[in-house]
Amino acid sequence: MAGLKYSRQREAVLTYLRSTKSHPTAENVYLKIREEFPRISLGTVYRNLNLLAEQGEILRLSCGDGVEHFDAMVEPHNHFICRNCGAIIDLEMASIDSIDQVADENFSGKIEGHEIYFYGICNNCL
Amino acid sequence: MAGLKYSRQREAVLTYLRSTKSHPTAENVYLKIREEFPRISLGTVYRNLNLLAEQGEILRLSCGDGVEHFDAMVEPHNHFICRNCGAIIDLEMASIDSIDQVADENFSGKIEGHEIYFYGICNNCL
DNA sequence: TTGTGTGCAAAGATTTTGCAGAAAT
DNA sequence: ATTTCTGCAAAATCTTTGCACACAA
Repeated sequence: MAGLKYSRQREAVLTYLRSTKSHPTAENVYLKIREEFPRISLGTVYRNLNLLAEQGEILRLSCGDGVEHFDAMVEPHNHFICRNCGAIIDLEMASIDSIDQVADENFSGKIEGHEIYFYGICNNCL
Repeated sequence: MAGLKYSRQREAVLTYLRSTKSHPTAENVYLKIREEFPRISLGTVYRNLNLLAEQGEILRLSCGDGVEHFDAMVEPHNHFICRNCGAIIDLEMASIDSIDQVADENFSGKIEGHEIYFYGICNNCL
């Protein structure tokens, strides 16, 4: 029941996710890592993505296209999803953490954070 | 290529969704509707949920538990998701549509709307 | 009558898991 | 030596779809 052990595959997954802003799916990660580790399995990719998410090294995004996306940018930020092409784009915007307080006003539970998805048409599709 | 035809099954799905605040999954809907229509199939439930969502009669929620949830409350509102029990709860809070403008400031695409998920621990689990 | 909807079953897509061997500590 | 990790394949989930018949307009 000790901790994690190093693995090259896990490092490769994290390195790839940190190198891109494209919010890849498990399949995307698999195809990319396979360039360096041709024998890696999709199961290993899933296991490592889940481990990294548990460790807080990456975020899991559920944006409504039926597939999970992953993001190594763990600092608070928001996402835009293009209704036309499905692209997920990081938004650079003023922090609006105060909405947690606003939400708390008429709520009896404990609000710890939030996730915002903006929808519309991206620059490419316009 | 005409329009939709009436179906009792579809009406039952919509009626049920409008009667609850529990944000059911397709499986939940299926089990409920089966009380009245014992021979309804899960495929029919999915088809009707998809039709109703296309018509804008219901919303589809992807909250990160790997299953789609559905909500007949189509007026703009936000959701809270309990990290402990997974409950999805409607939040009654001041509208913050202005965040669309804030997001637009440094973004080149067109922002048409947003979806916010608050996370934390619900009253029941506290 | 003509098209749409349904039940059923099979298929598709995504993610998880059991196992034996490989790698890390 | 011991525990964790991996590849592989099978299984588990969730959702969609083809088809023949039923129902609505």
